[in-house]
Amino acid sequence: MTDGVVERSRPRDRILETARDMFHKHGIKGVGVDAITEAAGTNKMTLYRHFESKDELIVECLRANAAKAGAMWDAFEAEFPGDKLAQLHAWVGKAAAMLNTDGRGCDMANAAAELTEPDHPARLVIKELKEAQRERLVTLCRGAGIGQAELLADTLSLLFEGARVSVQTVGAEGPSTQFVRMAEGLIVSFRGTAAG
Amino acid sequence: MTDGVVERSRPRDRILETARDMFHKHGIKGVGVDAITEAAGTNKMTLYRHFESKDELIVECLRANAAKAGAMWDAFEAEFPGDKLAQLHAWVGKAAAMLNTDGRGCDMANAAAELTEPDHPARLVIKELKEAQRERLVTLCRGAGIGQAELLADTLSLLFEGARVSVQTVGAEGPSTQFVRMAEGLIVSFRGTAAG
DNA sequence: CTAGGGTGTTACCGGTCTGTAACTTCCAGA
DNA sequence: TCTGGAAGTTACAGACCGGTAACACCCTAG
Repeated sequence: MTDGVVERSRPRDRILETARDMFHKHGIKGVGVDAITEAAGTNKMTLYRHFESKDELIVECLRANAAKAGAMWDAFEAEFPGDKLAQLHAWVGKAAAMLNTDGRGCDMANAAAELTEPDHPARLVIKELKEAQRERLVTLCRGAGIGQAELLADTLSLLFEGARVSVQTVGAEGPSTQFVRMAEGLIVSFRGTAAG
Repeated sequence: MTDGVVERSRPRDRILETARDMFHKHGIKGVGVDAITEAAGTNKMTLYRHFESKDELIVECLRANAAKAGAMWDAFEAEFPGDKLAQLHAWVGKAAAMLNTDGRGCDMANAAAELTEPDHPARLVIKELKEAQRERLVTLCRGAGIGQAELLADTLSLLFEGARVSVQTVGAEGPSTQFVRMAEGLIVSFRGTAAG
């Protein structure tokens, strides 16, 4: 019941969506393929007809997460076309909202914590997405006329990442409650010393 | 070989130390009790004579981590007695050094990512340690004469936490390289607006 | 020397894991 | 209506998981 997502669609999509949800909630090693297929209203054979292994399913889930994250950034551009500063503030707001959805942190970071083999195929996807997100944040900061755009982007990035794990360890009432204040303060501070 | 730690000491200590090391390297769910006891140069029965379950072993490992972290804070006080500002800078340095030891993040955060059951006994230990660390950081900031001590402590805390997961996802050459600059900049900035 | 507790050894239990084989059912398109 | 491919079903392989029982051993304290 809690892990539903059994609407009528192609089995592959249901498996992917269900796996994403269950990996997010229970961790990757905490979910078996049997549980996924059952929750997706299908069976193990069908899963292995569409994904050659659990590892490939994991990678595909992470890619789907990356796509969703990319769509979020596009939404910022669509809402505030050309106004990078407004997009930056929108990102802060969206990030803060994410902190209060559930107690689970970033799927990418969690996956990195679980999949310790240094050559696991998922690690590449994780690194790519994280670097892409940094790039987009840098672009926003630069476009907002901030001098040390890279430094601000990295600082905000670490702050958000830290806030997500803080929610996971001490809960949503911990230091993460101050995230917006910290982020906005940093933006003001960096704009004050702008070189553009 | 890589997971040695089989020196001659009481079996319980060897098990605890070996488990700590292996949990750190391979994750909690990535290591079985058989592998631990073998690496510790003992056997499963001996493990279950000293720990009533794997979960209790996990908790005990986290407690040992907490104790080690506590010792680190005490070392700051011992090295710079009474000088909270110097201790704060020492913490920044120590934190930065930790980022370059290995690619694995904080054991507590990783454990929180893996142990998703909300009432898992380990979650309590994790929360306690994280709150204790925040408390100590706040004390340092307050003792250093910083007005908004809580806010600075929380900011530094999130920054460090974020840096550790960043190392785990994109590697040590990512945004975490700027950690010291960010932290020191924040300290300067907060001291500038000190309220006495 | 002896007694006893900590330790090591072997075998096992029931369960779960990823992954596969062989077969049946269903359904859409020609 | 026929056909081919996608999906479902059942059973299984082989490995590993956490945890336990029964018993042999060794070393030290008395």
